[in-house]
Amino acid sequence: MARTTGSDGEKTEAAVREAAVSLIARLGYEAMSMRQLAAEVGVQAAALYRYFPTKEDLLFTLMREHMEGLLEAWNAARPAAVDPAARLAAYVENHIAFHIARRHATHVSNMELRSLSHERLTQILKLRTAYEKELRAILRDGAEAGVFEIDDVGLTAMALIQMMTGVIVWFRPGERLSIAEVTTTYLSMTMRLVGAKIDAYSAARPLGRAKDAVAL
Amino acid sequence: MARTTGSDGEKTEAAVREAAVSLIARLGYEAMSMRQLAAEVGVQAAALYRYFPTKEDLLFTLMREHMEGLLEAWNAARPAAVDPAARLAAYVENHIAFHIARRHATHVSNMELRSLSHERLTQILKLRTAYEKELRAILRDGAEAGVFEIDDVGLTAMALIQMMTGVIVWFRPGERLSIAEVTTTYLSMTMRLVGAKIDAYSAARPLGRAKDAVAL
DNA sequence: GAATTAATTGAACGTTCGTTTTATTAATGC
DNA sequence: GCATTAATAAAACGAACGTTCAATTAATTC
Repeated sequence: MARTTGSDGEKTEAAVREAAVSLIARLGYEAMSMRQLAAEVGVQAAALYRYFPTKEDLLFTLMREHMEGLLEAWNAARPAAVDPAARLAAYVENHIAFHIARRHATHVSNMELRSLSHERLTQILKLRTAYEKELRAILRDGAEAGVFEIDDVGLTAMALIQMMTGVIVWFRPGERLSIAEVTTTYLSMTMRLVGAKIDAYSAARPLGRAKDAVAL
Repeated sequence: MARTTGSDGEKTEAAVREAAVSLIARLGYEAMSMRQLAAEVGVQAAALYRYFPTKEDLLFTLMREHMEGLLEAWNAARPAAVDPAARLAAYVENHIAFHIARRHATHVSNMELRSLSHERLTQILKLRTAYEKELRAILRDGAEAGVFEIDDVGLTAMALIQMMTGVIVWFRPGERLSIAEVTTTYLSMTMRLVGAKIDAYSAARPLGRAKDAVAL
């Protein structure tokens, strides 16, 4: 046999991407074979090479589009406000929503960096750095405005990102907590962590400890 | 050739473990070949099978000993105090010191879980859960005593562990920040995150205890 | 110093890997 | 409806994989 009835390049490519994200997230990039991926899509391995010249090209494409999607999502969600607390809240909400919605792709982008060539690794890290820079700017503005209490902006940014991204490790939709509950809790933890003095975003609940915590 | 002059089983096994941790952390378990590992140690691939029956046995041994070491370190560092803030401070200090001292092994234990068989995965997760349970107990006690302000104990524990373990991703000894500085900052972030009302433990205080516990 | 044990080599096994090549069939354009 | 292009199958490539086995030599025991 050769070309099959109803075959369509666009559909096949989309199916390859989807199956690849899922398989790499579950098995790891090295452990996933091209034959395994092809079987998941329902084609022969050779057919994959019509869409991606090498296995690494496939990985790189998935990672790059994921990182670009993250930056686009933030650009779309970024508030017009100048208030650092409002900007930080938007950052946290966008980050958690995006990463929960794309758990598998996040896993791939975070865990398989070592399988990229040096040049491509650099490209991905560039995108990641640009995204992290946004958070550092918010933290710096808040610290300078005196609404945040931060020891070290760079270190705090890394701590926050690790904390937020970690959600995908344990969060499973439909279990004990809803996405909204998780986001609310992470928001209040974030605001306390940065020592936000105006705790407007958890004011709905009886918190207001920020002033006490600022004692140092 | 066969047995080489000066060869010693114990030394070889130790060299294999050390090289394996380093190589797996750098390349990933699947990407590291037994021949590559053997070359790093300075023997032929067949010699490895004198010490570890399979590649997976090697991985499992490294992971189990790492997790057991973490629990032992905490048992040694665990303070007699009942004050939740003091216990939390000790937990944070021990966690950071241990993970920075064993960056490579932590990477292996966190990233290569999917390469274990189901049964062995369960064993490792059991150890991990036991370790996390210690943190949850501290947070619960603090919340019940009214010295911490915590929305959700389980979620806060996961957030803290992700945040602290994330140190190994970006921390490099000898760069901008010392281990002591990083630990101090993480301590104060932790205390703020849990809404600690008595913030005495982010003040400058000796960190010697946790470090000693990790001494190899 | 002979016998035994410990440590390792070198070669080989069968399998699987990513990838390429060629042939074949479906869809499309005119 | 014929020529062209798109999409795939089938088979094969050499290389690398984890692992095994027999042979060989160093160290130890008595």
